[in-house]
Amino acid sequence: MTAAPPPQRWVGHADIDAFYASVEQRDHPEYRGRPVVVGAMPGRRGVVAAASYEARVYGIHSAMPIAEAYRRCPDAVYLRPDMDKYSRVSHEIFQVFGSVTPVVEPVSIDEAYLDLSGLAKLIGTPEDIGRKIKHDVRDATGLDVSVGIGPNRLIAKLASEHRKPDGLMVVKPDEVLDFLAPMPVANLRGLGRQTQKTFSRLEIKTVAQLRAIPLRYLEEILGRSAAAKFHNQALGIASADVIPERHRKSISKETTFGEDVGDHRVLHDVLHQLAADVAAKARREGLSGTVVTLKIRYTGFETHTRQHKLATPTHDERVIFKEARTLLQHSDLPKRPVRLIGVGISDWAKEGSTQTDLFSPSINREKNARLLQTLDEIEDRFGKGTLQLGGTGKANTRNRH
DNA sequence: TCTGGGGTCCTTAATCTA
DNA sequence: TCTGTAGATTAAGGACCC
Repeated sequence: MTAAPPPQRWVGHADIDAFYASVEQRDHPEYRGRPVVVGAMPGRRGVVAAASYEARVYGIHSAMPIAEAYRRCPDAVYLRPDMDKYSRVSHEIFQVFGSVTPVVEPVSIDEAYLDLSGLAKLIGTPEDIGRKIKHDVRDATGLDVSVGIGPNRLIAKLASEHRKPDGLMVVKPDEVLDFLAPMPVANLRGLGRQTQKTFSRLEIKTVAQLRAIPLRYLEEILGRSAAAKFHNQALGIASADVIPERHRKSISKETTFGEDVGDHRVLHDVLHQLAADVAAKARREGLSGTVVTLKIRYTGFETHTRQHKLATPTHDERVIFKEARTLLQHSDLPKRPVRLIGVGISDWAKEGSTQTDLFSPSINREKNARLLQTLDEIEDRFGKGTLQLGGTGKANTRNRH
C-alpha cells in the first residue's frame, strides 16, 4: 500500500488596486477618470502614497517625491490620506476575506494572503474562488481587487501582480516554472535596487537566466542566505503557510522636519513627544521593551541609529525619553542640523506581554487619531509648518496603487 | 528626482564570557 | 595568571517591503 499524496495546497493573494486613490474616486465621482495622487501636498517634503491609474500614465507612482509628481502632472487632484476612512474600508474588505476562508494573513491595510486549500467542495475550482472574492469585495465596497492563486505564497503574489488592475490569475503547480521563466528578476521578493545592480552587471535579466546560475556561484556573489532565497524563488519554491496572527517586534515613531532643526531645545521637546507616543502605544498593546533606539537623519539623507539595552523592560515614557536623550547627547553623533528624528523600542519582555494583532483596525484608528494629536501638539508649541509629514501609510513600492 | 513613516530581516563588527 | 579561541550578545547599518 502506498500512502495517498498530500492534498493540493492553494494560496490566494488579494490586493486592492491603487487603494487610497480608488477609495477617493469611489467617494468623489468628480475625481473619476482624473489623475488622483494621495500623499504629501505639493510644495512640502514628502512622497506619493498612492496614485490612481490615470496618474500612473504620467509616470507617477508610490514613493515618488511629491515635487516630482507635481512636475509631471500639475493638474492632478492632490489629496492628504484619510487613514480613518481607509481603515474602515479595510475592515469591510477583511470581512469579505474572512467569509471565504478563516485563515487570512493581513500584509497591509489593503492586502492579504488567504489559505484556499480544501475549499473545492464548498466553492469550486480555484478560479471559482477567485471570482467569488472579486465579486464579494466589489459588492461590499465598490472596489476592484486583483487576485492571484497558486500553490504557494510567492506564486500567489506574483500572479496577482501579473494581471493588475482588476485581475484574476490562477497558476497551477505544473505551470509554475513556465510562469516564472520570462519574468524580470526584479519581480522577485526581496530584490531591491542593490541586488538588481549586481544582477544587471552579470546580465541576469529574467528568472530563467537566474535559474541557470549554479547555486555555488550565486553564493559567492550574494552570500549564502540571499543566494538560497533567490535560487529557491527562481524554482518557484516557497512557503504555503498562511499565518493569521503576526506579532510585532518593535514600536517606533519618527518625524521629518519641514526644515532641518539645529536647536537642541526643539529636538528635545520633539523627542519627548515621540517617546510619549511610543510608550503609550506599548502600554496599549501590553508590551515592555528593553532596547531603546534613537534614529537621526541629516541633510543628504545620512542616517544613523544608536541603541541601548536597559536592565529592565519598560513602557514608561520618562525612561524611554531619558535613554533617547542620553543617546542624542552622549553618543558620537555629529552635532549638525537634523532632518529627521525618531525613537523606537524593541526586544520585548518575555512575561506579561500580551501580543496584539499588528493590523487590528481599532489600533489603526487609535494610531491615526494619536498621530494627528501629536502633530497638533508639536505645531502648537513650535508654530505651523514646523512638521511636514508626507503620505502616511503604505508606499515605497514601485508600480503599486 | 530628492526622497514619509513604520516596520522586518540580514550582515558585520565589537565586546563579553566561558 | 596569561593567552588564544569560540560562541553569545550587543550595536550599527543596509536593504527591502507596504
